[in-house]
Amino acid sequence: MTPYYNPKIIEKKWQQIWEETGVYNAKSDCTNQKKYYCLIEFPYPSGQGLHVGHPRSNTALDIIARKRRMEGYNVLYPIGYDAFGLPTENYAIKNKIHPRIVTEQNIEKFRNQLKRLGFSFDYTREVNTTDPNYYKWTQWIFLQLYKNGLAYKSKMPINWCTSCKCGLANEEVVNGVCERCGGEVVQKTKEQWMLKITNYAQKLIDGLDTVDFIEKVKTQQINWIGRSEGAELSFNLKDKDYALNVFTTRPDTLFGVTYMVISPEHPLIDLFQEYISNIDDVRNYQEVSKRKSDFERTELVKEKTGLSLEGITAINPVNGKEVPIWVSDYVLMSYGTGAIMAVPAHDMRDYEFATKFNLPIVQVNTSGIIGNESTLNNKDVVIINSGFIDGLSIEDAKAKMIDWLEEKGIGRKKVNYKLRDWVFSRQRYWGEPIPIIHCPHCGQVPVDEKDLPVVLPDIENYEPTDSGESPLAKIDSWVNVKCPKCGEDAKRETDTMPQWAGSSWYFMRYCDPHNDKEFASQEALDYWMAVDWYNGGMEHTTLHLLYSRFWHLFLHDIGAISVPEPYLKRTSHGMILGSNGEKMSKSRGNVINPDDIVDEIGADAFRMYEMFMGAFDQAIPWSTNGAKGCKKFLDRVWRLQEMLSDEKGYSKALNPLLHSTIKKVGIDYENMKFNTAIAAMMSFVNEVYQVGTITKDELKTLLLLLYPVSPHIAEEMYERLGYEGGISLVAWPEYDESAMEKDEYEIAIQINGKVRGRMIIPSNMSKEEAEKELPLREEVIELLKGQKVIKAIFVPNRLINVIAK
RNA sequence: GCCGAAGUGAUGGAAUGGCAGACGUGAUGGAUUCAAAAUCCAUUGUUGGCAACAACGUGUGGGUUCAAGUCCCACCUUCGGCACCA
Repeated sequence: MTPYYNPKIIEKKWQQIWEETGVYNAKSDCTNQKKYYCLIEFPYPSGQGLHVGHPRSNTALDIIARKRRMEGYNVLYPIGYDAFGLPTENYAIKNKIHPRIVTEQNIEKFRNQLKRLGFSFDYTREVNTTDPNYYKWTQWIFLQLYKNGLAYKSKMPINWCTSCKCGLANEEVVNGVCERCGGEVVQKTKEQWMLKITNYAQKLIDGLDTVDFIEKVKTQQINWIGRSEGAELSFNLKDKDYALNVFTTRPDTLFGVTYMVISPEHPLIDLFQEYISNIDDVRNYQEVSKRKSDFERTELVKEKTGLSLEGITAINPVNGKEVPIWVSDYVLMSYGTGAIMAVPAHDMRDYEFATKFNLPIVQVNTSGIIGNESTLNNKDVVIINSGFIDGLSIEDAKAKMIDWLEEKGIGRKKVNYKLRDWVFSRQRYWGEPIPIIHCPHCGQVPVDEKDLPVVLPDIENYEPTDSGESPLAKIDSWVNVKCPKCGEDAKRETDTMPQWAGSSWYFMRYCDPHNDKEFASQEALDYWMAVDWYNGGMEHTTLHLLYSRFWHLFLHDIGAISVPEPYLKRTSHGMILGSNGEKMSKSRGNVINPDDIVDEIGADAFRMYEMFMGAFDQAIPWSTNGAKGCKKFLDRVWRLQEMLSDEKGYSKALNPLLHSTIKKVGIDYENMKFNTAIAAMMSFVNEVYQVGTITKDELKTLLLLLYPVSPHIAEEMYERLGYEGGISLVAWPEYDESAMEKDEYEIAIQINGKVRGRMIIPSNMSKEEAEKELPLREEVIELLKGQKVIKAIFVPNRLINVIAK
């Protein structure tokens, strides 16, 4: 027998067997069997092929899926392709190939790469978001959102390249210029479809209490939604009939307002332009800020900019004082009301702004000018310089002020969310057409559900138009239709949906992927939903994960699905970095191609290395030597076949370690501590080499433990041991706690907390006994060197700490 | 600026408050071989010592504890994310 195995042969063999027998296909007619639904984020089939990051997530849940099958579950572990999107469209434009062809080629490549890695996906349930049979239902869900008032059109700024004359995604804007031509990018407003995710802000927060997501995902979603309680109130302009609304979380500081700030886009400027004496400067400032994205405004944190509106002031409703109004781009139109009341004494940003522009600062509580945040909870802090709320605590002052505002009709209590509505339009070709028809008589008319899908027409040229319309706008034969309501001439909506649309519900389609009557049958949804375990990247926490929860909650509300939350458990994997510790990227030249690694060491060793390289949730640099180490280990496992003894069952020498290995591997898999699970198997194999022999039953158990990580070699060796039927449905091994126990064990002797020696003690010793007797032992007395024992602390299985003087 | 994560040997990393460095990589020595590769066995935190052993050691400085990589306070550095969120 060769000292190593040939993965090329056995991996191909087992992949074929799995495909032919269909052992990994979820059973659809099996409602009396308990189910388990494992989900990974379906890949975007890019031209570069699979990245080493994909197998990290895929292998992790493959381990869970395989273990669950052994535990008797009917497992659904599906795969699909999220194939609409910008890179494919841009590639198509550049190379003059239809994006559909590019997508087909890329999917083909991805599927082959995934199959080579031996994932136990159910390939019969593959979905592809660009398939009209799939996006028919994406459009259908959009229509339901529309009919329930959650889709609407609104003027929104888009990135506009002044040289290409087209709209750009944020990603295509680099340092304020167009990525492709280097032309200047400005903000231009355009009518866009929006989805009212803000209606679900509270539900999206509340739902998190009912699911098992890792803590940092919950925290990030909650921070993103950004609920804050406060008050909305209005300041009247002096001598004008206009109320300037602001939101504040600190109504208790109203007496400390010394100026106000509005965003450069605020409508007040246009409304009162003839009263503003420095209007030219203001217009100028508006122009400059138009060139900045929100992100740039946030980057320019060091220097605050702005100017005052000369000729217009507001009146503070609590004390009738006149306050100046300033314009600055640190206030965003898209959050709150686009205007703030500034309290420089108690807000850091306002303080910086006031200091720079020499604005007055009035302290209104005893925490000091720019006091520590923690003083907010301090009961000693009281309100000062504030008339009728003087002497109150901050909490009490807030409540009293809100009551006062409501009584006077100036303001009211208000919960505000940072979350913004979802911009749902793209002026692009490669996306789902939005199923709306614009009729000159009837206005917006939804496409009749029986006419879905609205199929993307084949066209020659996917370039965006000069006017900023989608390329679809140029196809008259497609655009011009009859109005479904009145039958008159009308036009189709030419915007398409963003890539996020198809990925917001794909996990439901997997339940019943070939259904042409419904997006999935009620029966299939009732059986399979919710997803039991969803793993994906942290980068999707605030967009995809939130969007898909929103769609699911909505579908639940209209009765289309019975469970409210789509995912019961969410975990997240760490990024794989290049071997130099930097992010893998073409430009850095540190990209590892999975195909090369599989060619060299095989899929089993590659999968094992991806799980072994470090903690699953942390970023880890790649090391090809480390990967080879895993192949070396599998070769060591392979050679165990030469060490088989005739003994039945488990041998006395290996029994305790084998039981504790079964326990550790099982627990570690469940907690995604794959690295230590693999280390435990390595330790066991090292021990076998020390002992020199292994029984057939011991080797079989080891193979069952190894199978989820490295299934091909496990199946092959299992077969060679003489077993039939494959491992897939063999029960997960059990362990016996009592088998791990020993009669006596070794503990450390500590003198005053420092390890000074070791001794062997019987395992049945109680804590009291040990603490009384052990310090009298010869070994201990010798170490004490004449010191007097004061007390002793015994930790079973670990140590005795003798305190002495 | 804000939010999040992390700092442990040459290196990737282990460690329910309980013997720091499991397991892997690399390195060194030995066995095997004509030789190499592969394999097997052993050693491998630093310093001192022939040795038993001792001192030091988890980013820095304090603290709590019989006992701290782990808990608390203050700070430094690196990485990731961001919408100055009133």
